[in-house]
Amino acid sequence: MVDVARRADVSPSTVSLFLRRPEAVSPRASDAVQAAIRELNYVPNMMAGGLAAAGSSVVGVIVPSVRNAFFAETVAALQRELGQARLQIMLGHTEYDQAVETELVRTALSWAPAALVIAGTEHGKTTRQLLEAARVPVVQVWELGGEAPIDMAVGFHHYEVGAAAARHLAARGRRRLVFFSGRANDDKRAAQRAAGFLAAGREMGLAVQHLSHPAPATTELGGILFARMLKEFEGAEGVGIGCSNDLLALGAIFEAQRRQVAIPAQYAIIGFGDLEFAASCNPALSTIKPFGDLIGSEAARLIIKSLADGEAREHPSIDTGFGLVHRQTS
Amino acid sequence: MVDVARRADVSPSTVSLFLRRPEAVSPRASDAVQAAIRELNYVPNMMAGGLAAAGSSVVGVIVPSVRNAFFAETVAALQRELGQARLQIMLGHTEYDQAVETELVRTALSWAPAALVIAGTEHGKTTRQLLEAARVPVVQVWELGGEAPIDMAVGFHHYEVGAAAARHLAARGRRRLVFFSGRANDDKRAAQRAAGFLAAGREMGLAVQHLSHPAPATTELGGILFARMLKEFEGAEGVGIGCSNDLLALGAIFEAQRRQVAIPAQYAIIGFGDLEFAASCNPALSTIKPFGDLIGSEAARLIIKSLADGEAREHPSIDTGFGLVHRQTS
DNA sequence: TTGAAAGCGCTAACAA
DNA sequence: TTGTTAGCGCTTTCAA
Repeated sequence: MVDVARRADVSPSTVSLFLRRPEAVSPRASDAVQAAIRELNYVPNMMAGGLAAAGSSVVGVIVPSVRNAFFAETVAALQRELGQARLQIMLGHTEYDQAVETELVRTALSWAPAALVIAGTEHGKTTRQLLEAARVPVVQVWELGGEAPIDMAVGFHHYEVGAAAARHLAARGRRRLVFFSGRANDDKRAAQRAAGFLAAGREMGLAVQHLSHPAPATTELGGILFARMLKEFEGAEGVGIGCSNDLLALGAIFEAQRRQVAIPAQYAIIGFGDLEFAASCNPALSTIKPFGDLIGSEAARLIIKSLADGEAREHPSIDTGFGLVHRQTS
Repeated sequence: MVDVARRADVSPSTVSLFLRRPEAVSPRASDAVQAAIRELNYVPNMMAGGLAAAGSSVVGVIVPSVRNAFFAETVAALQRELGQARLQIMLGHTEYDQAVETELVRTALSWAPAALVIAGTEHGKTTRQLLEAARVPVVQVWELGGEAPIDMAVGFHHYEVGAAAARHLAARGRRRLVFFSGRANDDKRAAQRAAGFLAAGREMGLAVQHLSHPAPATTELGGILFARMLKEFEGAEGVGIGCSNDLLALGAIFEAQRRQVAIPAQYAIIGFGDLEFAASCNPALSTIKPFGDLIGSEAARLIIKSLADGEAREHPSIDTGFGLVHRQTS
């Protein structure tokens, strides 16, 4: 910056001012600085800037996994929207491990982030303490309900998603319900969906059952669970299957094809996610659509607003809801 | 850090030393510092650290999109391996836009990163200049060949992937070949695969054709391209279809089912990616498997080694190759 | 509208 | 093994 200042024949503080509020600098100085920056190919040092300004332009984003299409979509939206405000994303994956999560929060905090985005509302005790003590906007995403939000939240009720799936299947005439889920041990949001599904089914006086597995919820697992169900339900009629996500549903569809089981005649299926293939499936997959992109953009909006409002800011929780997409499998 | 030092009754530099090389500090001081850190819930300030040390512990990672399962896998592996060396990932998506890419490189550079990982070998002129001028390890991933690597590279030859697909289909008795691809305008690696496929097909004296579309390569597009092909190829026999990725292939399979076209009897299909569903499909999808996870872990290994070796480091290019997975669709 | 000066929280010689 | 000291490259008063 000193080099730029010298070349532009102004003081370093004028260069600094130009970088942050160009409109406060005279056109003459502005042109000179701009030219010098270009000629020297100057790249500001964010470390120095962040240190001096006591706060950086990074937003820490902590999700279970980017390999999960849900979070990938939110991360993409966050980057797109935060980028407009010149905020940069620092990403961490917990791989559904609470100890890793705590470590990631600590790391993120050590970058004096402008804000923090973290998936879920249930965290380890230390994580919660760290987040509560952090003097920056914290947005918990992808889940509402459960523990009270630390600061702000953007998401929806997974329990309600499960209940809506069960009610849909009942409305389609299914009297016997099963729920498929993977990652039985660590995906708390999936557990919420299962709980909602089972409770709603029972409330309607239907026979309900839960088939789960510790492995991640993949297409392969969907096939395995479907096969397991066929064995247990031999000859059953009017069965409705709720899947914790669309991959499981896809696997179930394929397994049904292989075994010449009619979908939806014999078994109706509803998934969760509305992943891209859901509409192109054969038969097209009925599913519940979360708005992952909206979650990301709303979170970004809250962050940008909080940063602008400062101390006086509010602490909203936004319910982005979900949509039931009725297609052919139900 | 001064507070911690005071509480532990040592000097700030002892605290600093403890943080970076705990083994160099006496057990007495070590215990005192550790206790003070815990009691004060001290979180080091990376900005200050990075500024003083003239370099940070961030690795900038720039990919076209995390919504793309290929890159998500590599990003996950990078984070896993770099995390071991206490390096943190700073992520950016270009969305296949060269101007965005340049901006992201500039931003990454302004964080004085320990290293940079960027997808592809073909970049805009400015991007290339910035990367060449950067005095940090740069790893170009997911592509080999084309322009000479800037520093290090880990990937494979997409042209060869296409050629292998064409040869496989020919070996399965197909005399007429078609290649499906999406993002016709901006995905250069997809273009390479198409070129390899077409060239190999021609070399073998087969009829070859390219069906492409500017939209992203999705399941939906796969169905659309398959339908388009059926029209053009009415009554054709012994056709082999290469797909630029498994999503297109999945869409083609579904469309074939809907139209009662036999796969592989009438049309053989081979995809690219070996995405999770490929093995569970019906019929199971033949595909070419890149090693996205390996690319990530090798890139991480190169970075860690470069950082350790300093000036004397080497500049390897690693070919992670690909595997042909023969299943039922061919 | 511009510039001088102090200092953000740490690291890295170097000396003790 | 520990402490002293001089910055790292910026931002931010404050005064001119």
